[in-house]
Amino acid sequence: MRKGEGMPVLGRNGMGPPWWHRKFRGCGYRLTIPRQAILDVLSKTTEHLSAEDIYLKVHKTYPAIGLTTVYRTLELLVQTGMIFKFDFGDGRARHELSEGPKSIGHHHHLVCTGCGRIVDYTDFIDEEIELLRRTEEGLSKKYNFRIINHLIQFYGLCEKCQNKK
Amino acid sequence: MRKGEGMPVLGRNGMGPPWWHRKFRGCGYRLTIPRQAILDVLSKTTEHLSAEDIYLKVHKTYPAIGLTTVYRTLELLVQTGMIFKFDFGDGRARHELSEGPKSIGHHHHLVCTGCGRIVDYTDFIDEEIELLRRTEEGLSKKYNFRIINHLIQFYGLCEKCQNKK
DNA sequence: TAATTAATGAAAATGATTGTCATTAACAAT
DNA sequence: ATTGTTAATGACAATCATTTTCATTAATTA
Repeated sequence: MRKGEGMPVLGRNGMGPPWWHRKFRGCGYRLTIPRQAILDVLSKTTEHLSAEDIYLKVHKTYPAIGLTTVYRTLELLVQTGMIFKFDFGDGRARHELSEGPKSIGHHHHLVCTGCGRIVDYTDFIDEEIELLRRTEEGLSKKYNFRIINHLIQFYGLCEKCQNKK
Repeated sequence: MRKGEGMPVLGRNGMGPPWWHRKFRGCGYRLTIPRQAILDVLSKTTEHLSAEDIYLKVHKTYPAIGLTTVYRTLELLVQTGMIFKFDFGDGRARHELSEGPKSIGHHHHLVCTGCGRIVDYTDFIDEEIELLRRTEEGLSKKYNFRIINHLIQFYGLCEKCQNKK
């Protein structure tokens, strides 16, 4: 496929190239159409997409992009900290753009270990940010980590599952 | 196999039957040797065991117990909240006895998204405990969950991976 | 002790993810 | 703009953790 009219403009947000251009080039990675398409999909949703979800979405616009490439790109994005990969115990990994804990869409999960139901919650975020900032600071110093994101999940039983058996 | 001398006493801790007897019977589940053996293994380690890890350990004493049963038992234990299942992104689920957030061995993880290295940390600042307590209270009320445990993981790049590429 | 039925184990099936390898296309140098 | 270099891709096969199937066994009840 060739660049030009007819092809959707990727990552447009009204002002120049998307922020990930720099990141890619800076690391010496090539900025390919599949990679852009995948980042584009991720940047336009707040869902927790699996590799196949992404494949299907990307496939609508670029039918030539294969599932293998999706997996490889996701791995690359995780490695560079550009996306965040997590798991709810349903056997498939989920992904979201890691804009960091300060971003608008930041949330955590309440997972029912009985039926697998997931509740997103955004309560308590303010206090959380301050606490995490300090924890992060301590940990990154002590263990020499550059911390990029965090995951908080509460596990328990939802109403239905509490009354089972 | 028959109960009696020669067979290791399961779950011994110096005083009567292990705590999980009640839990099992109360739910109408049968207390079988495989289940006891698996709980016994879990109760004697602080490691994050995979299904196969558990299978291998159990297998030393009870070679007849199959991997399938380990999977089935782990599922049951997760369902009833007796164990906690989590994932570090290496493709296999890990398990630990969920004695709850107040127990001695309670810890969280620092995960390097570059190389998969895991660091356990137990440095909790007081505020963390307080924040979690309040969050738990709020969420369990708001969403009608009985919260049993929580998971906090920080993701980032370890020293080595920061300097890659 | 026998009857009932949940629990088990072996083997096959599933399904997400990863490896292989010939082909394509980004980017740098011209 | 064209070409050369080599990373990136896509189709397909392979892997491997987990589930399903089904005939057998054993924990509890009558």
